[in-house]
Amino acid sequence: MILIKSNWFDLKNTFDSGQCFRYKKINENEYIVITHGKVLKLEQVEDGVKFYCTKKEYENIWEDYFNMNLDYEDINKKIVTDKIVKEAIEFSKGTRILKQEKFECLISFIISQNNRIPQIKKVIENISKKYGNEIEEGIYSFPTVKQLKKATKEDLRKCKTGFRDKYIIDAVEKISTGEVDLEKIDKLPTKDAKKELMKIKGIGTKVADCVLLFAYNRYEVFPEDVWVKRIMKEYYNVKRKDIQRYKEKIWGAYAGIAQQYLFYYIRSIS
DNA sequence: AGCCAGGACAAGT
DNA sequence: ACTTGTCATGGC
Repeated sequence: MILIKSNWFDLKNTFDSGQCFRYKKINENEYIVITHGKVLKLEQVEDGVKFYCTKKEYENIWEDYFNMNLDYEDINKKIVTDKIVKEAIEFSKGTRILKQEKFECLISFIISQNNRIPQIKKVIENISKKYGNEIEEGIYSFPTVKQLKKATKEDLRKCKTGFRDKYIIDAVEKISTGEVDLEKIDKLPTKDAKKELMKIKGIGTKVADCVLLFAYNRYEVFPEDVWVKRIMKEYYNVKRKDIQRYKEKIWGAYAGIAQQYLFYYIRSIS
């Protein structure tokens, strides 16, 4: 076990802010998160978070996964432009944007379209059970591209993907042939990276932005889902077509982080 | 029973 | 480029 001290690291807010789907609260102040083929146990304490793993594993995997090098005090200062974000930041205290595995994140957000968060979690769980490896008893890793290549439309439907089955098939197909290269995308400018992701059926602007933010950590993107559109319209009086221009002007390089706080906040007060 | 969810897409201006 | 209409599943 190692203790990581931080004044901006809240497990509940980080996980419940809707960026990640494979975590579970197991006790008061205790969570597990399943990713990178591992089950990590975490505990919230006063001055930080306890990681139940070796120091080496923390440095190899989790330090990057939680982006522990990011200075949120500095970022928050830069994006507090008004009373609404200020309240959102206070509500979202300790929320960190994760750096998720690319393939898992991409499939997860394909599933997210026209879907609800609890349902998204269930579908991802079903897919992992069916195609992933059993890491611990009853806990399965998210499948690799190769593993998910075995999936048929019928089986995916049984996992409750609904009409998104064909999108998952197309994603797996394009990624396994190399037509879409998730690693190369990392090196592209954000605009081009987005274009590449959108080659996959079922990935439009919103899903692409989520993947760019949560797996590629392009903090400047600003995913617009129904909730974000709502808060922009009702609290900022900014119309849909003006959102992208507005967010760039106001929040610039960290618009995605502002978006995450706002998303989490508006849902809580609605 | 009808509404809606971290939308995508085509078709129309 | 921007807007509107259509599609679509499952859960409550």
